[in-house]
Amino acid sequence: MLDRKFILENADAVKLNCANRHVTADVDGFVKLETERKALQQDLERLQTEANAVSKSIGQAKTPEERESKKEEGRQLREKSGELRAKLDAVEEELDRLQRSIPNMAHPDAPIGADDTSNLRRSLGKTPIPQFLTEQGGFKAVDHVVLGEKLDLIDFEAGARVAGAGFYFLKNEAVLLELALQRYAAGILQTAGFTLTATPDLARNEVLQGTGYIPRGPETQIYSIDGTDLSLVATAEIPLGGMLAGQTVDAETLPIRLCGISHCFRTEAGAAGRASRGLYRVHQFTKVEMFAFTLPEQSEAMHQEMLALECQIFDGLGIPYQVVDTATGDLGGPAYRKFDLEAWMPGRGEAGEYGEVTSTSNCTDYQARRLNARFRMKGEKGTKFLHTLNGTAIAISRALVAILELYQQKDGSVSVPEVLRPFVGKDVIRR
RNA sequence: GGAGAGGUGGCAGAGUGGUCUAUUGCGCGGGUUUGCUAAAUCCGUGAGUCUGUAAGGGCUCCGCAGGUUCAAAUCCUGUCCUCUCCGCCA
Repeated sequence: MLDRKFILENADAVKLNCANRHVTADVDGFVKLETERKALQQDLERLQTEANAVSKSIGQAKTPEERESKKEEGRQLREKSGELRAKLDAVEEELDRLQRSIPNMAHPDAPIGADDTSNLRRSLGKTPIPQFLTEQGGFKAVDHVVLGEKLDLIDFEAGARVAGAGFYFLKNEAVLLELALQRYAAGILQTAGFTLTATPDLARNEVLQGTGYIPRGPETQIYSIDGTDLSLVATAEIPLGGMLAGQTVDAETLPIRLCGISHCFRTEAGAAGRASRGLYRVHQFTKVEMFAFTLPEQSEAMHQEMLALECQIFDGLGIPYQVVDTATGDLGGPAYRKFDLEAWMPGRGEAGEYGEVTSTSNCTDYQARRLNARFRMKGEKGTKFLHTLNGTAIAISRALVAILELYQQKDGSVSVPEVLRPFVGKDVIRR
């Protein structure tokens, strides 16, 4: 959420931001209602002051008669303040709804545009796009679904039998690749000062909402557990953000760098018709995630740090990619700025296409305000909201798509990226 | 899963319906004393929010959410968490 006072004092900027993001939010309605709320609050507090004074005087009353008349006076005051409280609660609820619908402000350098066609793309990867037809012995690249079947690495049919479309079994070296990718990413993050964690795969709905995910809506991406207030996490961002929900930390402990390894579960509601063959869009996958809590002045540098780590990880894997600076209209609500890595996937589309493999967002204090995650400066009064950031280190399923398709060879085998060989235990996957 | 005990400020720990404001200690900040250190001593010291130029003042907060009452840290209900014991289990 944005700060209420900030919205009130910067209504025009907030409205412009909503327009840039192509989000419809009733900023004027919010301003009007917030002004109303303040007046109501002050009326209520005046009544409470009075009622508190009466209550106190009853304890000191000398005669029973005096007590009784004071009690009656107190009763009436409390009744009136109760009515006001009910009115205030209703206003508060509506206000909260409006406040949540207003997205975070966007970074001034984020490209302005309605959708992903305005995204800024930069080719930064160290690995060139392979030319299978002309350079690698001359053959037509196939996609990971074909490779996965031929090499007995992925069983979609069995997955569908067990859990439905969108689920799969990884088999043989694909399992080793999954483990290897986790180990490889965890090693890089540990070196970079991240604390490694394996998170709960379930979280309370309260925590989901705090991080900006909405369980149980018609459009929800979230699986909920019937009869409980728990949901399956869509990303380790959820439990990692929840770690400091409602907490106040000392500024000296910042920034806090966390790496979370979790399974991720997504209903992918409404995505069924889209071209998303094989492992590209699935209901469950494993992900190594970066998360950080920082001081406000640290968050931009941390965002660059996360992007650089993503580049390091994919350069290390020998995967060609481009970096996308996401346009305002394509940003999620909590994001101030977002960079994606899109990897080259030779089997995607007619002759290969880029496909999203990572995403890193700076949420500034937008998420922390909802989570109520704060920091305290030594020697200073009061507390402020932390900044939060998240970034994908490796989403295993998408990384597998890229690796299988990029490392395929003329004889139908797939070579193993060099950095993964120690963990996989072989150089080539063949049958 | 069953039974019991508990959750109070940065920490420890009192407080079982009103009596001045949640007692006190530690820690922290500042003053005094002192050749230095140490010690002693005094003052101050939770968060959120509203109002005010400010000084100040109001309201809310004792795990969380409700309830009873003129009045709740205190009584009642639910819930979450921690600890102890029992059962079950990889």
